[in-house]
Amino acid sequence: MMRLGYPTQNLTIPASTNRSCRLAGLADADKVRALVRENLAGLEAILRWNAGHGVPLFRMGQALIPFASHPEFPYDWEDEHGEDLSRLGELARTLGIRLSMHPGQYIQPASPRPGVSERGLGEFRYVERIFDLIGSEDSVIVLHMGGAYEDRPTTATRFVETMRPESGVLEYLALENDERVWTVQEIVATAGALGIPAITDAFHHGLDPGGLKLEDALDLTLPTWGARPGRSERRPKLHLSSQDGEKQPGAHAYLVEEADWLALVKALGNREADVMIEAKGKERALGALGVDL
DNA sequence: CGGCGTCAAGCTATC
DNA sequence: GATAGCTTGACGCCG
Repeated sequence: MMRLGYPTQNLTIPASTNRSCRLAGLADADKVRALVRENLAGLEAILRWNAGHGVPLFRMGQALIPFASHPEFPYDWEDEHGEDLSRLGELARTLGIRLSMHPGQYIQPASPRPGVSERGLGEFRYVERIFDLIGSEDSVIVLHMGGAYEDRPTTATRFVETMRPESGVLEYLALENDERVWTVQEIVATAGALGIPAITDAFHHGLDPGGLKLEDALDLTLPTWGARPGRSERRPKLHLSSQDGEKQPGAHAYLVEEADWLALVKALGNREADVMIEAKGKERALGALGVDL
């Protein structure tokens, strides 16, 4: 059985968890506080909307607390917003909604440049603190492995060595294949070395399958969500989206093509999965897939 | 006041 | 050897 969700904002309400500002805007701490409160209010509105419409997954915007890991962030955000985050986590659990976050393409923990790698770790610790405050064991930090630096084995090893000491982050972290650098097979190997799960992005996989059919890719990634010492089994996560025909390969369409949806349904069979629908149309794409909103 | 270019960060692909 | 594009909203500047 599949459960579906969508990222960052709801176009129907409307509400967003991803309102941001420019770096220069951090100087006005009151404005930043107000911005974060808007994002948290957006999260609450979306949690309630989701519960009312049978949508059990949501990905929060990475700018939930904009520039949280930047040295110029103007106040102690955990002190200021921690209680709200804990309350929203409790609400999400009460409503049965699973939350995730997805650090962007500038986060490069395997970079050979120490500053780049260290800034990436700072961003992970921000997300880890968010999820610790939210307090749900099934929260997920979704991450691409980043650049390959013209030496794939060395880079994969460096990725593992950089992340292995980050035990708090690894509690939530899952690796996802991308559309041109790291295939499903490669992220499963690296995730395995770290003892963390792997996510098949069906759309990316179609662009860089590395010789695997979608069903083979699911056979590799779904079992990585099994139980491990001290932790219960988690529902596997997947990503699904379609190509925007007007744009570059890899650009997400407004809705999901029926053929892409049916291909995933077929490859998944009767297995369980939580599927994040990455469409520009956000929750509207779920409606188009037949979810009764 | 509406529209458009720029803004923290890093990589890959393409010319 | 340079640069667009990945994602998205905010804001400054221009008319």
